[in-house]
Amino acid sequence: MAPVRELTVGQVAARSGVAVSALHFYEARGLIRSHRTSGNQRRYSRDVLRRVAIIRVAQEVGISLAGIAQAFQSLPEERTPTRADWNLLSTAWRDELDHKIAQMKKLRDGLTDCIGCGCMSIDKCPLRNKEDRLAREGTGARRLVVS
Amino acid sequence: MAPVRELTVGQVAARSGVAVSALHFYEARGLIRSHRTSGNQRRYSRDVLRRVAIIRVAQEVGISLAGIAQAFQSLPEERTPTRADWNLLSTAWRDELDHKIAQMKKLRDGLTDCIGCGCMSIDKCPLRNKEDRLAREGTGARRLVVS
DNA sequence: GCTTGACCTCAAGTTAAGTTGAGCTTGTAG
DNA sequence: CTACAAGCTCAACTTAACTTGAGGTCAAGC
Repeated sequence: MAPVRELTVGQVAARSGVAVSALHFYEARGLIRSHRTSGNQRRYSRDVLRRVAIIRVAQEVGISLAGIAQAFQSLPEERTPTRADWNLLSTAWRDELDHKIAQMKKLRDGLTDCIGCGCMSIDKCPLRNKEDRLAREGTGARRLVVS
Repeated sequence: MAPVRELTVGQVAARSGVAVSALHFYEARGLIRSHRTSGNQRRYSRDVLRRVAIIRVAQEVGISLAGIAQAFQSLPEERTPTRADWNLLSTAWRDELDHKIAQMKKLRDGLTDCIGCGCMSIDKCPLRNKEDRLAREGTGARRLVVS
């Protein structure tokens, strides 16, 4: 069979739509993997495109790179993931998404009733209290991402 | 009638559950307003509690402080907002929320079909292309918030 | 064989949303 | 009237997710 050509960073960047610097960054974060040519340049196997696509999609739904990295741990090292591997991942995220959607709906439905009314007294407001509060941890910015 | 007591930062912090430093920060960002005592201490009118509550709720659904500030522009300066004022705001956000929920659903439904299948070739993948791409602008971190 | 565009590394900058700390002032309870 | 908790300001630090820039190397075309 025709050998599947390996890709350079530039090519991956062009095809995936993310900047070269971002690809470097993802690699540093362990989200993608490359090997080097004799001249120390990165070469990617084709499945990096899928990985990158998934990274962007996941980010769009509010999953942090750390979360994505964690999910990716379930993928096999040094073996191109099979469809089954990816399916496992997507199923896990589907649940996360379902949860988020449900949460948003609750908030949306609560908004009109609650902001508009006189009940915003914090302690008693159903909107403030019916949702499980975020567990806050660490320092610095806490809610950069809806997660 | 009994004069409605003004609140100190500490009281607002305690009642709203946000840190004093955050209140300072919100004020610097123009999200809340206070006047000062002769001794230069902040005093808040009661409706700051509602404002803060709304700030937190809005953040939880992924609206940035900048976005909240913008929405708050529609509220009257130097007049305690009426229920109608707040309603206007909540209606605007309801739409935003509806949009987000719809987007999430699309993504969720696309995920299983798309990640699991072999179509992740970026250019052709329906998931990658059917959504309106984010308009990227400025420098620095671009997708800290799902917006 | 050399020029030019693509790469490489590493450090530093950026934005958002706050927090932390130092140094100093207020206000209230005893 | 004097502690001492609560305020105040301002600068610096934090995290996430990248980008920008400087200074140097690779490789493909003419």
